[in-house]
Amino acid sequence: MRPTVHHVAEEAGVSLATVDRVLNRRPGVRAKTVTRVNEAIAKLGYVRDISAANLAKQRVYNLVFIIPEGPNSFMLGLESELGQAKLYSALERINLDILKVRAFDSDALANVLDGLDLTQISGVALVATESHRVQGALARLRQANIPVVTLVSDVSAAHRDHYVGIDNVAAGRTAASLMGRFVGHKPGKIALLAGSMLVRDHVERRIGFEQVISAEFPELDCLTVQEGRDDAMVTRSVLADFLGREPGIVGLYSIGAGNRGVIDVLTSKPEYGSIAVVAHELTEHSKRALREGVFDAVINQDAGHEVRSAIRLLKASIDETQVIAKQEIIRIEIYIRDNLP
Amino acid sequence: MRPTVHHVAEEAGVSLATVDRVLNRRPGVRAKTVTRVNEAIAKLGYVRDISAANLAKQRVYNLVFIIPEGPNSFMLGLESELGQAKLYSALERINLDILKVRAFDSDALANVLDGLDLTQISGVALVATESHRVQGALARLRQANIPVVTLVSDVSAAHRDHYVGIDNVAAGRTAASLMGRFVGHKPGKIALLAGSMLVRDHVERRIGFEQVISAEFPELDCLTVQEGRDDAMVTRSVLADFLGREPGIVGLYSIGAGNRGVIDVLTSKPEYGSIAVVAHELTEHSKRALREGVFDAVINQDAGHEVRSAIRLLKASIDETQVIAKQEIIRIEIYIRDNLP
DNA sequence: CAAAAATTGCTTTACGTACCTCAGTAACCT
DNA sequence: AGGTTACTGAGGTACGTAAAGCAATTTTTG
Repeated sequence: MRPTVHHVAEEAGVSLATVDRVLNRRPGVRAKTVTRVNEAIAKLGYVRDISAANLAKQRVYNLVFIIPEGPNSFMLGLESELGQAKLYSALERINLDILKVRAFDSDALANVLDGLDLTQISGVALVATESHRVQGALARLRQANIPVVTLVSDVSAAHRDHYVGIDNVAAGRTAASLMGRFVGHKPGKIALLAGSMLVRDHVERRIGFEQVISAEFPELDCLTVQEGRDDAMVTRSVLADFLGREPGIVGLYSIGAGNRGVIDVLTSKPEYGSIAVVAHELTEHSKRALREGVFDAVINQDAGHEVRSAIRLLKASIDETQVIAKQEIIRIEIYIRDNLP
Repeated sequence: MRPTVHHVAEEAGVSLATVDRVLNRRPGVRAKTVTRVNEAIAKLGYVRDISAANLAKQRVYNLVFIIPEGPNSFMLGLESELGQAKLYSALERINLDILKVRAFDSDALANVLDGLDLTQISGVALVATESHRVQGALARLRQANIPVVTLVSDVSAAHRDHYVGIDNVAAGRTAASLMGRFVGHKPGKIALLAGSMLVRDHVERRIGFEQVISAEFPELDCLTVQEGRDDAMVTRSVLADFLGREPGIVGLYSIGAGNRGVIDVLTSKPEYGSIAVVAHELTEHSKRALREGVFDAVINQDAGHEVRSAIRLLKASIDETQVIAKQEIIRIEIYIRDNLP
């Protein structure tokens, strides 16, 4: 039998009300008594029964997720995972509100953050674009004791409680190792294609990528980064242009989203078939590209895992409970044709 | 506000007791009334409050995990994850019992299964070795309405409710694709090292591996499978012998456990440094081997994820609730030096 | 030392579900 | 019609915790 508050009260020689005050940090208990109660808790190994507490509290967790709008598949995937999560989390008294802001627009993000009614909100998760205004808005949230989790794209550690996402430098390094091996120590040029060099995660991936290429595959030469704004149309024209201009390209690293455009260009000319391609984010398009041999590897972070992890972390912060650290690590997943889920 | 049993009772025009009888499948309700109640449930979108139900039920879930003993790192990892899970799951009224049987011994497994007191058990997870006796024992469990989940190694689908683990044929294919690319289309021989060809998962991995090698890398030649019994000592002598005997080996696929032995042999002679190595299971040893360039890639299944998934699946079976399907898919993880967790 | 303030105890109600008893009603069969 | 069976209702207690009000006690303060 697990000990209950009653046992704790008895053990500490105080009343149930006092135990309750201690447990819920309510005022009106002498420090000495608090200690006695805590000792009793430790001695009995008392752990609060979450089911019962939730029942009594009638608490609802109002979690706000802020994600960029725009038609790129990864964010659409994130949104659909959020929709899924919304269904299941209703069973656990969790309310998910999903807000969208313009991509790459930190002012819009700051506006949304400033507009939140802090009395109605128990936790916030956001895909961050960093700026002073955003930092200020986050500081205000944390001052109000509202936990903040960054998703996919981080801000500096001082402005959030957790980051849920991958180490993008390591992701870039991973891409480079794969690229180097797929090309197979033949000299040649590598094309880099990002969404925007203003986004921290893309910058970091590039850094990691070039680190490894220059250190371990010096026969490969990284060209200037092209920007496709994470948009299939833009990507298509930028990349078609670039490949036409630059002869001797043996590899392509697609750092951001907009895979559809990349696939279109690569399948447009047979001679592009020999280019080794490493891209990011597993979507229906990139899966197909892997199956058909257009892409050689895709680096992915699991959006569903990220959403669930963010929810667990926010809830744990609110309840002041522990999380299983290992479960919250987001993997840098490598997919090739053969290990697709 | 979420609807409660009271609302359902009112909506259906019956008493609370009747709703309760319907919900908990107790006898003594006319079919017509059952329908009325179910319609009310559907109309209101009533969902049982799990917290409250657990509290009232005072139910404890007694889950039994049966895993092979033996000193290989993967199983030790599984065990440690089970230990972890045991701590956390106590909070959710889940009791984990961990039983060990001799590895590769289906009779011992059947004995353990037959020895279970079915009245005391709510669910079973096991690392299966298949045999008629095991099948019979599993059938008995399922007849007693006890959900069965296989872990890491499967039996035929008729004898369990779920399989928690990876598709081992696909894992073998993945290993082969990586191997072929790492070797880089130079002709040569590939050494295969398994634990035992009596274990289904090892057989399947080999099949997948040879499929891809023969179809896409015909310049590579797979040699006879060597068996190391998933034991570092045995592996060491078997492999050292084999590599000494066979010249021209360019790649090694280590299908099972016993990585320590593999690493010892590979680092024993400098000329082995050029062999491309793909192994299974991420452990401290294999991580170090990746960092130091002894291994080129490791295929992994996340033991922690598997344990948590098995628990969730068993609990969902017992409670007759839904699971989030995507969350329960065990990935075929690829690790290289750069994406180690 | 008395008054004020702080601390503690006692008791009750509530959360939503499970499960029990007992009484009552309806339907069915002979 | 009478009896039997099958269903249904009413009401209660329980689970462990939260949260409140108010009384009683102790401690602090002037």
